[in-house]
Amino acid sequence: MLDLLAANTPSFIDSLSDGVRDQITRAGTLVRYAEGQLIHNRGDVKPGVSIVVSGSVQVGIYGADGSFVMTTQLGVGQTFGEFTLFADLPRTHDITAISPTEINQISAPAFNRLYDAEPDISRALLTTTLIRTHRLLEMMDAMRRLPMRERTAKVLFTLMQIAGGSDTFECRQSDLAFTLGVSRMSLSTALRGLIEIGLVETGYGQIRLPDADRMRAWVAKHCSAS
Amino acid sequence: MLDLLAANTPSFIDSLSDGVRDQITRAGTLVRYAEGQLIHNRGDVKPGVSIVVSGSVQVGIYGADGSFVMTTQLGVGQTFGEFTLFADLPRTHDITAISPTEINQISAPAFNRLYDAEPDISRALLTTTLIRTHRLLEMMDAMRRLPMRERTAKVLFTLMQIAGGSDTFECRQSDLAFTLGVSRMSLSTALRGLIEIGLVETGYGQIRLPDADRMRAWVAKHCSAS
DNA sequence: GCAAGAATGTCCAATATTTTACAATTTTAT
DNA sequence: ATAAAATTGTAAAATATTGGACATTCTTGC
Repeated sequence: MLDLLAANTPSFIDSLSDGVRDQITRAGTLVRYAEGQLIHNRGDVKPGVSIVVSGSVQVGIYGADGSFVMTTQLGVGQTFGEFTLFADLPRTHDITAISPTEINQISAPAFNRLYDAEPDISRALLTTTLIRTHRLLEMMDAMRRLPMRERTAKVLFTLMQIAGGSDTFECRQSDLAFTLGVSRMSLSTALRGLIEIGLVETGYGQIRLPDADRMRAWVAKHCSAS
Repeated sequence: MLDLLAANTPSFIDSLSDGVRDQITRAGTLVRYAEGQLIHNRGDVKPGVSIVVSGSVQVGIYGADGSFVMTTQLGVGQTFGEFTLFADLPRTHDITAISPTEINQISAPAFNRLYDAEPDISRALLTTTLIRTHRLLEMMDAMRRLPMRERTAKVLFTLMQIAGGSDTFECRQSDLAFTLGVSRMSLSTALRGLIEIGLVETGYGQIRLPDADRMRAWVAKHCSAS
């Protein structure tokens, strides 16, 4: 677990050799999305894998009242939609572009063809999926074990890593509060605590972690298990 | 998400053809564990994949004080240890046998050999891993969105599915409370509510879901998203 | 079969979190 | 540039959850 804190989630694309990466790129269709545009609807059944080529996307669920509950954000090189292929499930989340974003959409047949031909793909996919699972387990652990401020720090840090690098996180505090499973006021209090010790900066609709290294060290120290 | 409620997690072993299953069986060593015996220690680095052949195991973390925090239970055909292989991580959980249990321990080299030869293995592994990820996301969602009683029902039901079929869940209420992220008293209250409507029965060190179908229906009705 | 240990069930005070309400700030639209 | 809308910040009362204490039930070892 400590090792996980050391690095961002390696992206699916990064784990591939140049040749395979090119094949994957050619196998799909590049689609552009404007800021805020819907990419996939929860419930869609058309199977296929999507890869973020530029920009970033927000994964979550729209409530009946239009409110958006964010689960995570994904950055360049990250994939989504795998389980429409392998687990034969409808899409369970709504996905929207956070900024102008390019997505490589690969159809199920095209992906399967490549998958069978290039064993590296399955390894890369398993690696990213398993690491994601692992991060999820850690987030759950944080949600039950840690006090608010520590929980907030850990989840923020983990989300940043999954998203893949950038130190700025575009979201409303009310969304993040929901992601953490607390009220906006509790989050506000927790953030104030983290701002006081200089780990976090907040702005209108965004949260920044100005010093990733210090954040990592703090999380490792205050949020480790047992 | 609704579809997921319909079936247990298909086990890794079940997803394989007879031939591949035999190969896997022969590739490993069958090891027997007595009830309560430790199978893997958190922090172990020796990579390899383990498959439950008979019995069942408990996955969790031992605290410094000896307390055990359960994350999940795994039944026959389920695997663990995958990410020692694919994500190159140390084991992050302690694993103990709940009952007398047989485990097929497959070393990293042996598993890799098979993995490269039989593409079915990677598909089966991705399927179970992705479904597990998915269940985790749902559990997290339940933990933040639902009131105690509903949350308890949903997580109990999900855990049962992951474990793979049996209607009896061997664990102390204090452990389950921790899994749910609440105190034992809150869990006790929630369980009382579920017992009153006949969805749950409790005993000394065990929890039963006597009517899986009714439970499924109740969870689908009261715990669905948006 | 009995006693010791372990787990469950329930009460009440202490604590943490949420709810409600409103002010301050930032963005967006006109 | 200004008004309207959206987001953030803060404080109070209301609510839910926890922690401790103890009786009760069940299991295990002798």
